[in-house]
Amino acid sequence: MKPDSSPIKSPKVKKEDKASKKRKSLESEDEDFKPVSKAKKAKKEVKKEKKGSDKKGSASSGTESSPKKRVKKEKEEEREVWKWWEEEKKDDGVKWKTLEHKGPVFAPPYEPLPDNVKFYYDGKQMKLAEETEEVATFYGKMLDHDYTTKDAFNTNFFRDWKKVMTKAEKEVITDLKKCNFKEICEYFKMKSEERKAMSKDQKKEIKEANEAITKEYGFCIIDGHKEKIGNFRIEPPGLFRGRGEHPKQGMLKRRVQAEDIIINCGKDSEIPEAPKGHKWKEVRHDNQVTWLASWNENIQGQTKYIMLNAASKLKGEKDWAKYEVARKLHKCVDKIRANYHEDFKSKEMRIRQRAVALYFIDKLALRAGNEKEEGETADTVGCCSLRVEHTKLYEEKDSKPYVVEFDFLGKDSIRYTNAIPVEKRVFKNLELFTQNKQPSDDLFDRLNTTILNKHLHDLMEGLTAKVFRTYNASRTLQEQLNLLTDPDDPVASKILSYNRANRAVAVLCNHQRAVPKTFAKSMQNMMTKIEDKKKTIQEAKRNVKDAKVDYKQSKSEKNRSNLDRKKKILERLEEQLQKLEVAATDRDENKDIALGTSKLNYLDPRISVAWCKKFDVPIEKIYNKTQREKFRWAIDMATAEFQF
DNA sequence: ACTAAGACTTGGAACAATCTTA
DNA sequence: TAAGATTGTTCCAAGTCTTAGT
Repeated sequence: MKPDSSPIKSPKVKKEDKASKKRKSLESEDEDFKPVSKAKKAKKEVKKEKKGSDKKGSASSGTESSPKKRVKKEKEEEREVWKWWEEEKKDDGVKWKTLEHKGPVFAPPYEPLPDNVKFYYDGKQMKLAEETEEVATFYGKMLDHDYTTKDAFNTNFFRDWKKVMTKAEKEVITDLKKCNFKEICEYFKMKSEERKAMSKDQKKEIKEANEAITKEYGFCIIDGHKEKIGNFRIEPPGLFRGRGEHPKQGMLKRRVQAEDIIINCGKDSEIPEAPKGHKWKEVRHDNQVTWLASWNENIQGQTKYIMLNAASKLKGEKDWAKYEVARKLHKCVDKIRANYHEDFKSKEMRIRQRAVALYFIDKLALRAGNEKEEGETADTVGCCSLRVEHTKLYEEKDSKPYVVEFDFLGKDSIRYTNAIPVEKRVFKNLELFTQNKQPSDDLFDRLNTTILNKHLHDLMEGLTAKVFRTYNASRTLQEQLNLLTDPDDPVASKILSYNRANRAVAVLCNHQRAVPKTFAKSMQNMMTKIEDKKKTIQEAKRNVKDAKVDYKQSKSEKNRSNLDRKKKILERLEEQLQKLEVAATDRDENKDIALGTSKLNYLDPRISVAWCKKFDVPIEKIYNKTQREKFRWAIDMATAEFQF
């Protein structure tokens, strides 16, 4: 489970890889594209700019390009960056003072199929009414997808499709199996090929049009600062794709109109204009919330929101606060652990259940596990909603005592399997909890997330079940980094160590992914490369040997330098081989593990930033551009000494 | 106390852009 | 230079937790 505690030493890497260089140059162009904001903002932020903003770390980016350009770039940044983290923050529920935006972008209207693309029912061609056809295209587009093989999906789709059919259509189309969507499917595939095959100019045109939309609708002005919106496009209509065995999969997600949308903006701001001939459902001015627009989605009846980008103040501040709560937990976690250990022995069943559940949440980073409405969603569980059937108890397994085996579907129907030895008291309690119960009964029948969180709140202000996940994730990263990083390693090896630490967290949080389709092949490629390298090494070794012989025979300067040269070549090759092997290992270890979620949501960025600063690893190696924007607060404030 | 609604975070897959390779 | 691989971005579903309503 845990990564090797001995970091793999890999050779020194002198050259910076091409990829990152190219990326860098692109980024600087991007900076220039950024919108220029008002002048009054500029002076306010300039004064906040610190003197020695960046001492090291940028050393490797060398190049020092042309001084002129650098100056210009820095100026832009000064003007743009809102260092909100240096401002005082209030906790009064007011999220903003002023908020102005242009409203959401709607999905493009339906474009009817050309006449040569036909739909057939029972072998006979059939022209569908526009709305019927639109819904048919939703299905046709998904013909190659696994979804269309599922009964629930097909049943739900057909039911909803019939609802939009004309009376006449309804009478004819009575069996989904007799529907032929082939040409529709082909048509959209062809369209997508066409798009890919477009000329450079055409692509550029489209790109520019998109950028223009983003420029207009992708930003808002909040408290005098221009900030990116996260999702300013309304979700287009389509077929609902639930995860796992979702009972509602295939249902028609209807088109959202202005009449469905509530706009939220400042009282004195300009109200966004609804599309021609339309009116907003409502315009309100609620500064206790962070969303700009919302609507109700028709599948689950949930509210959907348009909110700010992760790099915004509103999101960043919340993120920062989240990690501060987790750090606070660090200070009292010993006490809390002692506390639930005590509770294992409680006379009250509900207390014991609470204690054991908390033990799992703490030890295994399980999610809280709210109840869900049956039949509305896929059958998934978290800690508090575990059922008897999700665990197996073994007095002894693999020569370990008191093993609990978990097997259940968690969030997004991702399977969680784990067999862990637990303390005897926990084990005995679990036996007690399962006594006289059916497999489908709740394991913790006296517990739910509300009860658990209420208790946690008493233990520490702001403490909830999910804080343990954040806490243990960040803690694991910090510990693994401390353990794995060798200051004498070259950057590449340090990064491998970082990835391994990150991986340990992803494993803890059960962040899985489907093995990439190209995995086997790309692994194969790496292996052949390694084999090739080994062969060249053999050759190089022979060369060294020969040179040695020559040198022994005649200790001339020429032979000596030749030997040295051959040795150098061999050394280089061996370094390259190691690097390849390390990369292969890294990839293999990572094939079914997703690092993104933990990096973005669970790991205090200050840990990573501090690590980079301490070990002279450029931050770009760890965070890409978007991530750097999101974590700007951490990059700016964390010093090498920061410890979680 | 209980439920439902609301607000916000977390999650993997799909899609798009870019890079590498044959 | 097109195809294939890799990386970055968008999408939107599915959680958590709080608040409002009864």
